[in-house]
Amino acid sequence: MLDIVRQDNDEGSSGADRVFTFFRDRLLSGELKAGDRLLGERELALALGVSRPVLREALRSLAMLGLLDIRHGRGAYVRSADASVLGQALTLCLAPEPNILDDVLQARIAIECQAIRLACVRASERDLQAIAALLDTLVDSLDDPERGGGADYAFHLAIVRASGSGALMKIYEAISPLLMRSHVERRRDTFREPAITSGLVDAHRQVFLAMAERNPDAAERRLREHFEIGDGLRRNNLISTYQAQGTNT
Amino acid sequence: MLDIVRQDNDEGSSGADRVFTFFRDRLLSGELKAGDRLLGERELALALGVSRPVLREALRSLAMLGLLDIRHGRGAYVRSADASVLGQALTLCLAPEPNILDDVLQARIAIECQAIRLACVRASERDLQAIAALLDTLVDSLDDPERGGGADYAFHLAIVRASGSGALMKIYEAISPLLMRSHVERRRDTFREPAITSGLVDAHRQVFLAMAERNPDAAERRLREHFEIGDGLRRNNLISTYQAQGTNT
DNA sequence: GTCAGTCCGTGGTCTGACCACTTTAGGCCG
DNA sequence: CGGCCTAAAGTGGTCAGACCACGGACTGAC
Repeated sequence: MLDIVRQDNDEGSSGADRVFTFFRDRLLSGELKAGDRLLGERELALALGVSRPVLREALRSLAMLGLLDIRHGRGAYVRSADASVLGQALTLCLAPEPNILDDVLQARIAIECQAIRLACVRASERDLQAIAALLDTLVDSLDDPERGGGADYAFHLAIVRASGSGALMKIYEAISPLLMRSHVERRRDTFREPAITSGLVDAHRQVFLAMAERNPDAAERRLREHFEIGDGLRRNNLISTYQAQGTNT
Repeated sequence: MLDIVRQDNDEGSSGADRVFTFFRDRLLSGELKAGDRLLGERELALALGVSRPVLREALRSLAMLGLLDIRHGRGAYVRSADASVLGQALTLCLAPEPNILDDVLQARIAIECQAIRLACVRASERDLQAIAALLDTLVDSLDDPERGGGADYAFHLAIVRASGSGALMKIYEAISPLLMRSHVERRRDTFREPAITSGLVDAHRQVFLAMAERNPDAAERRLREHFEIGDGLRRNNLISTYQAQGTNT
């Protein structure tokens, strides 16, 4: 009867597409906010002039994209946009790509180096204090690969957050899961060597100090150095791994 | 009968989720390649032990994510992962964010600055030649905002491509549509002023030369300068726009 | 007042049918 | 014999109605 969706530019596309676009646009325009509850499927189908299966195809698609939270017996709720979707999409896009890990690391360096520049200018005192606190946590958790890896990530994440750029933040969060695994693993291999761990702490401290001094160039340079060292360690690990394999077999 | 999907970890999730995950994993593992044709919906539903509506919910979701190309009367075909999905996801994630445009620009700077560093090391002679050719195109199309904007974008895109990093490339493509509009518009406002256009060409040329010399630091610095100038122009445009509004109204 | 059972509204699934599009194979006509 | 046209088969697209499963709320008994 109402056929609300018909108003949109909908030629050629199937009903589910129309409904999908309908809701997506409402989400983009802010007409639907996180936490809102949708009407029941039967009512919605009636209101939008489609059958329930078609409506469900659209709703399910939105749920797969993380835009909707559909709960059995409760209803469908609008969910705040989540970086996990981005991460999934990225994973799918990068799946056919070779040596993804190194590649994603490059993206991480890109984001962080720009973020720290912005952070030098825009970070509030509170941001800096938070980062300093995470630096302490980093020192405290040197002997635990699990906690140490988490603290390391939290430190870098705080820098990106301090940049005040939502876009950088979202992209960083999206690529993080892809890095996490290797991150913790590498730490597991190196946390027993005092030379490395002390260097690690020092590198982080240097980065923080440059940021506290609001010096973008220095901050980026030190961050890059930190990454280079990490990259060097990774190579060494690879080499020693192969050497171990060579001697064992 | 066959219930192929049941084998997966499927507790708690609904049927459509199971089927969705089933196909997503086959896509990630490469078991399903781009161009492959899926079985008919009726056969698939039977094979996977679900009803057709449920199967369709999953298939439609995959299609919405750009992983499947479903054509009426033909069948469902696996589609190669596309950056457009990423772009859509990014748009959705960033929708609630304030001043998205400036934010996304920061992401662009981040990607490009890292990409050009990599490109300085990894770009092939062919890559450099391609970029040089685009530089020529840039010069040729100075008087046409539309073509000029396109050439500008092509130039920067070629740099990212020359980085050899698929991840950087995908992310760059994902954020590009968000930038395109403002890009062309800005050009429309400035292409009549020789001082600006000549500066524009010169900036691009400087960037290219530093890259050709394989000098990452210089290349990044010049690229950053290029962005800063663009940012300054954007501000001036905003100011003059407000001034014009003030006098006209 | 608290707890249990029941009822209602919700999403989840199924069946079977019909429509619309595409392709193809067969027959008809030149 | 060859080309065109038509009809049939296969495919996705849609629909209607029914039933199940889950969650919360109401109500009754204790």
